[in-house]
Amino acid sequence: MSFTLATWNINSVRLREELVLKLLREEAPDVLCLQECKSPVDKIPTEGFAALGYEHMVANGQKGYNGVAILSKMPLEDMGREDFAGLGHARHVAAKLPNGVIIHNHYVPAGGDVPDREVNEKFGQKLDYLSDMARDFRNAAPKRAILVGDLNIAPREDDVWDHKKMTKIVSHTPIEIEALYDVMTAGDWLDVTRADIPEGLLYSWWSYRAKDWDTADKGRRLDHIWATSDIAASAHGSRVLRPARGWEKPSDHAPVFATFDI
DNA sequence: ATGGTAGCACAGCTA
Repeated sequence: MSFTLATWNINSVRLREELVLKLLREEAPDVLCLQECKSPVDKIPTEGFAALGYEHMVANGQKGYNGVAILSKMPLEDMGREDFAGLGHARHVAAKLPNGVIIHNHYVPAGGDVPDREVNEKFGQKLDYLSDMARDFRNAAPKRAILVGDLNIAPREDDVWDHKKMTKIVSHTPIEIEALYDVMTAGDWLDVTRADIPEGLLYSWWSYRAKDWDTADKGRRLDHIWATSDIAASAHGSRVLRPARGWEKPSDHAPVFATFDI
Protein backbone atom coordinates (compact mmCIF):
# COMPACT_ATOMS: atom_id res chain seq x y z
CA MET A 1 0.00 0.00 0.00
CA SER A 2 1.20 3.48 -0.89
CA PHE A 3 0.26 6.53 1.10
CA THR A 4 1.29 10.14 1.18
CA LEU A 5 1.69 12.13 4.35
CA ALA A 6 2.12 15.87 4.77
CA THR A 7 3.08 17.99 7.76
CA TRP A 8 2.35 21.71 8.03
CA ASN A 9 2.65 24.33 10.74
CA ILE A 10 -0.55 26.19 9.88
CA ASN A 11 -0.28 29.07 12.42
CA SER A 12 -4.00 29.08 13.31
CA VAL A 13 -6.20 26.43 11.71
CA ARG A 14 -9.28 28.63 12.11
CA LEU A 15 -7.79 31.67 10.40
CA ARG A 16 -6.36 29.49 7.64
CA GLU A 17 -9.14 26.94 7.15
CA GLU A 18 -9.32 27.89 3.46
CA LEU A 19 -5.59 27.22 2.98
CA VAL A 20 -5.94 23.78 4.56
CA LEU A 21 -8.86 23.05 2.20
CA LYS A 22 -6.78 24.26 -0.77
CA LEU A 23 -3.93 21.94 0.19
CA LEU A 24 -6.29 18.98 0.64
CA ARG A 25 -8.01 19.66 -2.70
CA GLU A 26 -4.86 20.25 -4.75
CA GLU A 27 -2.38 17.83 -3.17
CA ALA A 28 -4.69 15.25 -1.56
CA PRO A 29 -2.31 13.65 0.93
CA ASP A 30 -3.81 10.64 2.69
CA VAL A 31 -2.80 12.09 6.04
CA LEU A 32 -2.17 15.73 7.01
CA CYS A 33 -0.47 16.60 10.30
CA LEU A 34 -0.94 20.18 11.51
CA GLN A 35 0.90 22.17 14.18
CA GLU A 36 0.14 25.50 15.84
CA CYS A 37 -3.60 25.05 15.37
CA LYS A 38 -4.07 27.63 18.16
CA SER A 39 -7.52 26.27 18.87
CA PRO A 40 -9.37 24.06 21.33
CA VAL A 41 -10.16 20.73 19.64
CA ASP A 42 -13.92 21.39 19.59
CA LYS A 43 -13.39 24.64 17.66
CA ILE A 44 -11.31 23.11 14.85
CA PRO A 45 -13.41 23.50 11.65
CA THR A 46 -13.70 19.80 10.79
CA GLU A 47 -16.84 19.94 8.60
CA GLY A 48 -15.04 21.24 5.52
CA PHE A 49 -12.23 18.73 5.94
CA ALA A 50 -14.72 15.88 6.25
CA ALA A 51 -16.53 17.05 3.12
CA LEU A 52 -13.29 16.50 1.19
CA GLY A 53 -12.99 12.95 2.53
CA TYR A 54 -10.90 13.68 5.61
CA GLU A 55 -13.47 12.27 7.99
CA HIS A 56 -11.03 11.27 10.72
CA MET A 57 -9.10 13.43 13.16
CA VAL A 58 -7.19 13.02 16.37
CA ALA A 59 -6.07 16.26 17.97
CA ASN A 60 -4.64 17.90 21.04
CA GLY A 61 -5.70 21.49 21.51
CA GLN A 62 -5.66 24.48 23.79
CA LYS A 63 -6.89 28.05 23.54
CA GLY A 64 -4.66 30.51 21.70
CA TYR A 65 -1.36 28.64 21.60
CA ASN A 66 0.22 25.44 20.28
CA GLY A 67 -2.14 22.63 19.27
CA VAL A 68 -1.59 19.65 16.94
CA ALA A 69 -3.96 17.60 14.78
CA ILE A 70 -3.84 14.59 12.46
CA LEU A 71 -6.41 14.59 9.63
CA SER A 72 -6.93 11.40 7.64
CA LYS A 73 -8.96 9.76 4.91
CA MET A 74 -8.33 6.44 6.68
CA PRO A 75 -9.63 5.60 10.16
CA LEU A 76 -7.32 6.61 12.98
CA GLU A 77 -6.87 4.94 16.34
CA ASP A 78 -6.15 7.56 19.00
CA MET A 79 -2.79 6.69 20.59
CA GLY A 80 -2.75 9.51 23.12
CA ARG A 81 -0.93 12.71 24.01
CA GLU A 82 2.39 13.30 25.75
CA ASP A 83 3.20 16.33 27.88
CA PHE A 84 6.98 16.31 27.48
CA ALA A 85 8.84 18.69 29.82
CA GLY A 86 5.60 18.92 31.86
CA LEU A 87 4.62 22.24 30.31
CA GLY A 88 0.89 21.55 30.17
CA HIS A 89 0.99 22.49 26.47
CA ALA A 90 -0.81 20.77 23.58
CA ARG A 91 2.33 19.83 21.62
CA HIS A 92 1.92 16.14 20.78
CA VAL A 93 -0.65 13.69 19.55
CA ALA A 94 -0.29 10.16 18.17
CA ALA A 95 -2.51 7.97 16.00
CA LYS A 96 -2.37 4.50 14.45
CA LEU A 97 -3.34 3.87 10.81
CA PRO A 98 -5.23 0.72 9.70
CA ASN A 99 -1.92 -0.69 8.38
CA GLY A 100 -0.50 -0.54 11.91
CA VAL A 101 1.81 2.43 11.34
CA ILE A 102 1.91 4.86 14.26
CA ILE A 103 2.20 8.59 13.55
CA HIS A 104 3.65 10.96 16.13
CA ASN A 105 2.92 14.64 15.51
CA HIS A 106 5.06 17.10 17.50
CA TYR A 107 5.32 20.85 17.97
CA VAL A 108 8.65 21.28 19.79
CA PRO A 109 9.00 24.49 21.84
CA ALA A 110 10.69 27.28 19.86
CA GLY A 111 12.98 28.06 22.78
CA GLY A 112 13.04 31.86 22.95
CA ASP A 113 15.86 34.09 21.76
CA VAL A 114 18.87 33.43 24.01
CA PRO A 115 20.47 29.94 23.71
CA ASP A 116 21.30 29.65 27.41
CA ARG A 117 19.02 27.92 29.89
CA GLU A 118 20.52 29.90 32.80
CA VAL A 119 19.09 33.17 31.51
CA ASN A 120 16.27 31.93 29.26
CA GLU A 121 13.78 29.49 30.77
CA LYS A 122 12.26 28.75 27.38
CA PHE A 123 15.53 27.39 26.04
CA GLY A 124 15.72 25.02 28.99
CA GLN A 125 12.15 23.88 28.30
CA LYS A 126 13.08 23.13 24.70
CA LEU A 127 16.07 21.02 25.75
CA ASP A 128 13.95 19.27 28.41
CA TYR A 129 11.25 18.52 25.83
CA LEU A 130 13.87 16.91 23.57
CA SER A 131 15.48 14.89 26.37
CA ASP A 132 12.01 13.66 27.44
CA MET A 133 11.36 12.56 23.84
CA ALA A 134 14.66 10.67 23.82
CA ARG A 135 13.94 9.02 27.18
CA ASP A 136 10.49 7.96 25.98
CA PHE A 137 11.96 6.33 22.86
CA ARG A 138 14.62 4.55 24.92
CA ASN A 139 11.91 3.15 27.22
CA ALA A 140 9.73 1.83 24.40
CA ALA A 141 11.56 1.61 21.09
CA PRO A 142 9.04 2.58 18.41
CA LYS A 143 8.58 0.22 15.44
CA ARG A 144 6.78 0.90 12.16
CA ALA A 145 6.40 4.52 13.18
CA ILE A 146 6.56 7.94 11.55
CA LEU A 147 7.44 11.11 13.44
CA VAL A 148 6.58 14.47 11.95
CA GLY A 149 6.25 18.04 12.98
CA ASP A 150 7.69 21.45 13.57
CA LEU A 151 10.75 20.41 15.56
CA ASN A 152 12.04 24.00 15.60
CA ILE A 153 15.59 22.82 14.84
CA ALA A 154 17.40 22.99 11.50
CA PRO A 155 20.17 20.43 12.07
CA ARG A 156 22.31 20.51 8.92
CA GLU A 157 24.46 23.26 7.49
CA ASP A 158 22.34 23.23 4.34
CA ASP A 159 19.14 23.44 6.42
CA VAL A 160 19.79 27.16 7.02
CA TRP A 161 20.57 30.09 4.75
CA ASP A 162 23.88 30.89 6.49
CA HIS A 163 25.41 28.26 8.76
CA LYS A 164 28.08 30.53 10.27
CA LYS A 165 25.67 33.36 11.05
CA MET A 166 23.22 30.89 12.59
CA THR A 167 25.39 28.90 15.01
CA LYS A 168 24.44 31.17 17.92
CA ILE A 169 20.81 31.55 16.79
CA VAL A 170 18.21 29.39 18.51
CA SER A 171 17.15 26.58 16.10
CA HIS A 172 20.70 26.00 14.82
CA THR A 173 22.94 25.95 17.92
CA PRO A 174 25.21 22.91 18.45
CA ILE A 175 23.49 21.98 21.74
CA GLU A 176 20.06 21.79 20.08
CA ILE A 177 21.39 19.87 17.10
CA GLU A 178 23.08 17.42 19.47
CA ALA A 179 19.82 17.03 21.41
CA LEU A 180 17.87 16.42 18.19
CA TYR A 181 20.32 13.75 17.01
CA ASP A 182 20.05 12.16 20.46
CA VAL A 183 16.26 11.89 19.97
CA MET A 184 16.83 10.38 16.53
CA THR A 185 19.29 7.78 17.82
CA ALA A 186 17.14 6.92 20.85
CA GLY A 187 14.28 5.85 18.62
CA ASP A 188 16.02 4.26 15.63
CA TRP A 189 14.70 7.13 13.52
CA LEU A 190 15.89 8.17 10.08
CA ASP A 191 15.42 11.58 8.49
CA VAL A 192 13.21 10.65 5.53
CA THR A 193 13.32 14.06 3.88
CA ARG A 194 17.11 14.15 3.79
CA ALA A 195 17.32 10.49 2.77
CA ASP A 196 15.25 11.41 -0.29
CA ILE A 197 16.82 14.83 -0.88
CA PRO A 198 20.40 14.46 0.39
CA GLU A 199 21.92 17.41 -1.43
CA GLY A 200 21.39 21.11 -1.33
CA LEU A 201 19.64 23.91 0.48
CA LEU A 202 16.17 22.90 1.68
CA TYR A 203 13.91 25.11 3.80
CA SER A 204 10.38 24.83 5.17
CA TRP A 205 10.11 28.16 7.06
CA TRP A 206 10.72 31.81 6.21
CA SER A 207 10.16 34.62 8.72
CA TYR A 208 7.22 36.97 8.29
CA ARG A 209 9.66 39.77 9.07
CA ALA A 210 11.73 39.41 5.92
CA LYS A 211 10.77 41.90 3.22
CA ASP A 212 10.82 39.46 0.32
CA TRP A 213 10.97 35.92 1.67
CA ASP A 214 11.28 34.35 -1.79
CA THR A 215 14.19 36.27 -3.29
CA ALA A 216 16.01 36.85 0.03
CA ASP A 217 15.42 33.14 0.78
CA LYS A 218 16.66 33.34 4.37
CA GLY A 219 14.95 30.10 5.30
CA ARG A 220 15.38 27.24 7.72
CA ARG A 221 14.31 23.57 7.58
CA LEU A 222 12.36 23.34 10.83
CA ASP A 223 9.70 20.84 9.71
CA HIS A 224 10.64 17.20 9.59
CA ILE A 225 9.45 13.75 8.54
CA TRP A 226 11.23 10.83 10.20
CA ALA A 227 10.54 7.10 10.07
CA THR A 228 11.84 4.10 11.99
CA SER A 229 14.43 2.12 10.04
CA ASP A 230 12.03 -0.79 9.37
CA ILE A 231 9.88 1.40 7.11
CA ALA A 232 12.19 4.27 6.16
CA ALA A 233 13.47 2.45 3.09
CA SER A 234 9.91 2.39 1.72
CA ALA A 235 9.76 6.19 1.70
CA HIS A 236 10.29 8.24 -1.44
CA GLY A 237 8.97 11.26 -3.22
CA SER A 238 9.75 13.75 -0.47
CA ARG A 239 9.19 17.40 -1.24
CA VAL A 240 8.51 20.80 0.26
CA LEU A 241 5.54 22.65 -1.20
CA ARG A 242 7.36 25.96 -1.28
CA PRO A 243 4.66 27.80 -3.28
CA ALA A 244 2.32 27.50 -0.26
CA ARG A 245 4.50 30.07 1.51
CA GLY A 246 3.39 32.52 -1.18
CA TRP A 247 -0.35 31.86 -0.93
CA GLU A 248 -2.70 34.64 0.24
CA LYS A 249 -2.34 35.28 4.00
CA PRO A 250 0.16 32.40 4.30
CA SER A 251 1.54 30.49 7.21
CA ASP A 252 5.24 31.21 7.70
CA HIS A 253 5.83 27.46 7.14
CA ALA A 254 5.48 25.43 3.92
CA PRO A 255 4.09 21.87 3.98
CA VAL A 256 6.53 18.93 3.78
CA PHE A 257 5.46 15.70 2.04
CA ALA A 258 6.63 12.09 1.91
CA THR A 259 5.18 9.04 0.16
CA PHE A 260 5.57 5.57 1.72
CA ASP A 261 5.08 2.14 0.10
CA ILE A 262 4.29 -0.11 3.04
C1' DA B 1 22.26 46.19 18.81
C1' DT B 2 17.83 46.69 17.03
C1' DG B 3 13.61 45.90 14.70
C1' DG B 4 11.25 43.97 11.44
C1' DT B 5 5.59 40.76 11.01
C1' DA B 6 1.87 37.86 12.60
C1' DG B 7 -2.02 35.48 15.80
C1' DC B 8 -4.81 35.59 19.76
C1' DA B 9 -7.58 38.51 22.04
C1' DC B 10 -7.83 42.89 23.46
C1' DA B 11 -2.40 43.65 26.87
C1' DG B 12 1.14 41.33 26.24
C1' DC B 13 2.84 37.00 25.28
C1' DT B 14 4.57 33.82 21.77
C1' DA B 15 6.75 32.86 17.60
